[in-house]
Amino acid sequence: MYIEINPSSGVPIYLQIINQIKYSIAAGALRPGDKIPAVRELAAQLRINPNTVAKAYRELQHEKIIVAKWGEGSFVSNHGAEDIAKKEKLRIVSEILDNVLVQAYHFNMNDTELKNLLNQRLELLKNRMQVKGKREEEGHE
Amino acid sequence: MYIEINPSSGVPIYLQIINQIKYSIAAGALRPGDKIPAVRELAAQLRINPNTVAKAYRELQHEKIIVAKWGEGSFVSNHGAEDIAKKEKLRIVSEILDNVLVQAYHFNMNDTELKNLLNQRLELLKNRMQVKGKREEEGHE
Amino acid sequence: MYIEINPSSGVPIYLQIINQIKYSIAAGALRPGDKIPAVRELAAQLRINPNTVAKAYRELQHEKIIVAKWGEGSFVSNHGAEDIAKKEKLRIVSEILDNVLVQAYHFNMNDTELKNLLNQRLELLKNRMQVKGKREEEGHE
Amino acid sequence: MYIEINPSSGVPIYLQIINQIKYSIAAGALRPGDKIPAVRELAAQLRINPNTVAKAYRELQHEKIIVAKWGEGSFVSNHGAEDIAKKEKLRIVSEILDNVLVQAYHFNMNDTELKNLLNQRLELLKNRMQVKGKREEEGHE
DNA sequence: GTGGTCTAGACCACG
DNA sequence: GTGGTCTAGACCACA
Repeated sequence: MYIEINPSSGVPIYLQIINQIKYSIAAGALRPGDKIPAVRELAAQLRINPNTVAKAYRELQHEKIIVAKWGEGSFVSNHGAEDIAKKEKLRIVSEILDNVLVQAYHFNMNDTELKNLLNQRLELLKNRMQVKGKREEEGHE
Repeated sequence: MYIEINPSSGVPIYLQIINQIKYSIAAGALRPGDKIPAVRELAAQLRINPNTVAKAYRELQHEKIIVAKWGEGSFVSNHGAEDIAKKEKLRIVSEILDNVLVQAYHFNMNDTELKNLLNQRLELLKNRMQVKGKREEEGHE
Repeated sequence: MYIEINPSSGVPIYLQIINQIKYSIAAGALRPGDKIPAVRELAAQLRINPNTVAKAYRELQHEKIIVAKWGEGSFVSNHGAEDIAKKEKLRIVSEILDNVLVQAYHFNMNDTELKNLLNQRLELLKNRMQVKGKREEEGHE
Repeated sequence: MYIEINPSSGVPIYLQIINQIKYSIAAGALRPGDKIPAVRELAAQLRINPNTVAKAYRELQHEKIIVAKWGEGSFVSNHGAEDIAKKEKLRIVSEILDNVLVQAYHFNMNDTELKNLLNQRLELLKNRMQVKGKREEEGHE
């Protein structure tokens, strides 16, 4: 699992970890059942405080994105966030989407540019999924 | 100008103010040259401390979205954030957009649903602009 | 006398007036004995509050750069700031000069660039003096 | 880091802090990566309110001169204000430079005196850099 | 321990 | 009446 931390970006480190793990899952680099690194291991790798990694994992457990098995480690869950009401999901996504719109407006980006950018990011995410799939077929990883 | 604060949302109050003012500008409810409420006035209306409003206004000035005139008040600027490099703009919007994608993935929303939602939010924003325009044509407001 | 006000520059309007009158004197556009506009006149011309102009004139009188004659108006003084101790003058100019150096450093400007810029601004100031001199010789103004 | 505040100079305290930190960086007393005092620490040292120091630091962050790391402290940035357009830089420096010229004129200082003073202040700034460098070579500090 | 947010309230400078 | 500065002190979030 590849994670990169920018300690001076303003975004809390624990949040960067959460976001990147979520992104890895969405891109297929991490799949349901996969084991994620132990807290101390990831902390050592990123040279950050284990408490920070622990906090990130705790949040991910709350969101039921990972599950911790006593004595074994943490694994990517296979149910995800299914228990949230559809309405609530729409509300959450709409909120972030509105942020995008407002930001884009203040940057003088028009609808077409924005939609193109969305498609581009979608492609990027999917390409990563494909690459991952291929590499596994070929026995890499 | 209508602003609503949710003190228990986790989002800092001053940021909520910033976001809602930006949204109002994007939706056309606030136009270049328009006066925005005085610091103390908005503070009283929202029942929060004037310093908090002042902080929000200061940030908006830094982003060149509003300008403050001594002893007169604060006004919506007419140049906006034009001086940010195009590349930087794309980076910022892409980042938020990726957050949307990831969130949508974890909610099991597919591409079509996501794109529909984007269109829907765009429409909503534009309707508000139209309504505002119409009301002014008809002499309301 | 030509004065231009930028109400949204952050610099107080009364200070802008002071600075521009001082600059006009340094450039020779205003000379000792010259009459400067009445408070109300300048206020009307710049479309600002007469109090603001009055405050600027008051400050200039304090610095003995202009003198007010009852019932006649205000005039450019012919002694200037001679009564300030040489040491104090050096201190004041050094302070502003240090600000320039620091600002230039943070902008990655080297000594040569800075000195060239100084020469350039000096030339500009002197050209204005020459132009002014010529125009008067030729009977303009 | 040595900072001195003059509470009765008319210059806002937070601005004095900003200017002195900028000067320290220009003089090499503070280098990229160096840690600057914690907000509360500097506030205690200067016997002023922590909020005032925090405000100064926030401004310096906006100018990208320092970066704050959560729970760690604030550090001198290593990129600085590189993203401002060259033209804008010239405008800003020219403006302060014009102030110097005008002030010097009103003090009856001629060009040579002014240029000598500029050289003198430049030397002073550079000496401080050298001293700093030497002290480090010799193992002091 | 760090930086960030917020409140309550005073005082100043500007127009 | 406007925005800006400052204080005193509380509480939170992060590492």
